[in-house]
Amino acid sequence: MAEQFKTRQRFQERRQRRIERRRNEILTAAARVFAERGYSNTTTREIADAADIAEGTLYNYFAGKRDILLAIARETEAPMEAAVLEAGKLEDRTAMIVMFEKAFDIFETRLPFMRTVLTEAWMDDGILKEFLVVRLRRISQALQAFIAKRVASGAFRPIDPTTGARLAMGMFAGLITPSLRGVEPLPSREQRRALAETIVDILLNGISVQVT
Amino acid sequence: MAEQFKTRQRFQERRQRRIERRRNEILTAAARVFAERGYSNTTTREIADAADIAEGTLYNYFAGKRDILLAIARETEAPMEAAVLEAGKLEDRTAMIVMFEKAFDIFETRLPFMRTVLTEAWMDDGILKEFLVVRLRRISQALQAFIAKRVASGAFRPIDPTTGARLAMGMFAGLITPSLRGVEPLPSREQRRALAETIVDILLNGISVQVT
Amino acid sequence: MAEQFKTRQRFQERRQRRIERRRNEILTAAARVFAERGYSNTTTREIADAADIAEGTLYNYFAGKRDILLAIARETEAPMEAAVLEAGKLEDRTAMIVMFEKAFDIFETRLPFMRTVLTEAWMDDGILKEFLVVRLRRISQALQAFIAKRVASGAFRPIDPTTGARLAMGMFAGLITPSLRGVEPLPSREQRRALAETIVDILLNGISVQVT
Amino acid sequence: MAEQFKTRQRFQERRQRRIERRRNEILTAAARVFAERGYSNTTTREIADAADIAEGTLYNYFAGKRDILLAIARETEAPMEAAVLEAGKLEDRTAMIVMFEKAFDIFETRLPFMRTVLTEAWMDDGILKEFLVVRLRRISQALQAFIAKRVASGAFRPIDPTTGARLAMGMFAGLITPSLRGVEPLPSREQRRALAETIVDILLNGISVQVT
DNA sequence: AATGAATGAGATTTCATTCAT
DNA sequence: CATGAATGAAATCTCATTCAT
Repeated sequence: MAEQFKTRQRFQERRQRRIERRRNEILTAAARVFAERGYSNTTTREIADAADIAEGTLYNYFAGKRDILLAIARETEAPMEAAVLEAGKLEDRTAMIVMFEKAFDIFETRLPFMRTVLTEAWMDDGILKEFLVVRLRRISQALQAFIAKRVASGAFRPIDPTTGARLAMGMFAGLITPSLRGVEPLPSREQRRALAETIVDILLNGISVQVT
Repeated sequence: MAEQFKTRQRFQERRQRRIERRRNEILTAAARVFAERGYSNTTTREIADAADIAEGTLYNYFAGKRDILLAIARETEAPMEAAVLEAGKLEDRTAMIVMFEKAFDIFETRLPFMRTVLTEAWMDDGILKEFLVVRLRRISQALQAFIAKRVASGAFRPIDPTTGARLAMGMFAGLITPSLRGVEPLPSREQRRALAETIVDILLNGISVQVT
Repeated sequence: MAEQFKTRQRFQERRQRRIERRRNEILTAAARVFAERGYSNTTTREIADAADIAEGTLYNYFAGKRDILLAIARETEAPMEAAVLEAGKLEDRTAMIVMFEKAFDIFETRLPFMRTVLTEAWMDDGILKEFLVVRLRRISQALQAFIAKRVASGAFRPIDPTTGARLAMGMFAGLITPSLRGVEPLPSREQRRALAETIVDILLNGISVQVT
Repeated sequence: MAEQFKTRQRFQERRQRRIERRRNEILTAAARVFAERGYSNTTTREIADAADIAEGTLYNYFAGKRDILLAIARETEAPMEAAVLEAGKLEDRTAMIVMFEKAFDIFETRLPFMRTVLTEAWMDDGILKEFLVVRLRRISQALQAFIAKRVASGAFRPIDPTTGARLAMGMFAGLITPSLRGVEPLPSREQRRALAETIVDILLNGISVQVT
């Protein structure tokens, strides 16, 4: 009896894992086509083809097309949380570099997911608010706090912290966009490190040679 | 005879103007809904309603839905050319500020048009290439030349000009995006001037207080 | 007063003639495009363009698109009546030849009109019944009477008159169809005469050399 | 394993047959409505209703409305080839009769298909050239060769072979048209045989009693 | 679970007709 | 009378979703 139960349990677990695996296959395939053609322009047929399953099978794993989009968005939550956490304790210049590096890393591992979410957030208020605003705001606040503190201590010139945070995030956007849009390959790990350093370096010291 | 001809001519001109006016009304209405809901998610019915005309009437002015999108994109060409021209002769810091200010101004006058084009360029390679790439490249090249020249003369630290240009354009993106996305009102003329100055100031000198 | 009346009358007549002329211009243009593309596939815009007038003007002369088709059909009534009359008194071989020649002539003068009517009669029961059946039946009956009489007198072999009439009309169709379909120019006057003679000759005597 | 494979294979085959059957059902229904109202005047809604399926289902089997027309036209190719083959070896009078009989038979089995193709060929150059001209020309050439040979041998009077072929085909047209147009039922098998004989008899010997 | 044919609501587009100028 | 822009009904086609197998 106990044996039988264990067997059944193991069977259930394996089933769960199989379901989970299949779900992820679908999400990966869907993210790829969404990233290429956009959510609205992608048909469930295309998703099914990309995932190499029948259209009807999609509905065994997701409630509908939009649910797939939301699942993709949800997949970006965990990695983005990493950068947010990093941003939470922005103690020094190094921490800032690490945060940007983490941010670059997210795109390395989840490019189609990120592209899909960022693209849709551009038009879909639901996606924007639920999956982006919260995290971006937390990053922004961390940056603002970092700036405000140093402005107060006299280490930074008296810049508006909000503007400063936006400039920092914009610099990151300026570097990631070509890869995100697919017109350029992603930077390598070393390049990402260097880019993160450049962002922080320029943000703090500017391009000009400082006259001493 | 001459009178009659003149009358007819004036009649034709007025008609031309009326047609032109109506076309622009439709474009403005369409840009508004496209900006809000995206091109794909907008129906011709919605465009017609927004323009307060019948659906069929759209086709008296445009060949189809996509033609409306292209016309909107074309409307952004002239203003963007202004910024490009400004960028062409980036002689000094002031010229750079003026360029960014011009760039801000474009969004002031044509926000829904710009938002529509930028959003669609995000997924539509045709729009991207025909209406954005050329101009962005010219701006980027002007920035790169500006940077490269000063790096050579020793005025700038040895930064990669491409990266530098992207950082500059990213900073602009960081400041305009909230307005573009519609989560924040557009900055006033004075604010735009100040933001342009901030971009250039931070880009050149950074946030840190320079220790002399 | 009388003068004025006369003037007014003349004016009215001229107006009537002008209207009549314009109507015919429209019909000719419409028949041309109908013949080429078919009634259903022709737009009122195309008719108007072909007639070099505005779309709206059509409705000053005709009640609607279908009314133009009916007017075209009506235009074929008079010429077809000629052949019917000829057929009515089929006394001898010569009369038969003359009838077929007249039939060929109709197409010479009114090719697009005939093509339009015959094409539409092929699918439109209204056109078929109102403009074709009556006349074809009268021709058929004349042919049948011609045949029946001679069968009775022993001059013709005992053929079914209905079948005979159909064969005769079919022979005519076989010769006119290539021109009607537009894959071949119309035969000249002399050729038409010769073709009419051939029809009657073969119908009566066949192709074979008669062994005496 | 082998069993399972066989089962799957049989399942696939049955599915293929079901799809084929459904396709044919749709074609038959479409040919019926096309024959009655013409291709242009028939809506996809009417086709779907006639086939007792939803409009959207049409597009699971055909690429579009015109594709249905082309499929109908294609269905007439095989049977028409029969008559063409018969015509290829027109050795004697009997062979000619058989050819016309075969031609009549085609309409017996595929009346709406034939009517649709012939009607559309009347206006659609694509249909005309792709599905009619080739075959009609081959029949015509066989008839011409038949005539030319006998004219040379002195068995036939010196008639123009082209005209002769047209007369023969016209005679056939004269007899089939009433059935094709739907104003008369199709002739029975015996009647078709008799009609074919009549065509050849009259074509060769004419109606007149030959004076010996 | 997997399949994919069936569905029908909805999207884009056409076009005969009207009507203000 | 002539014009042609405006109209909206109707046509073709797409596609997310359902469901029988």
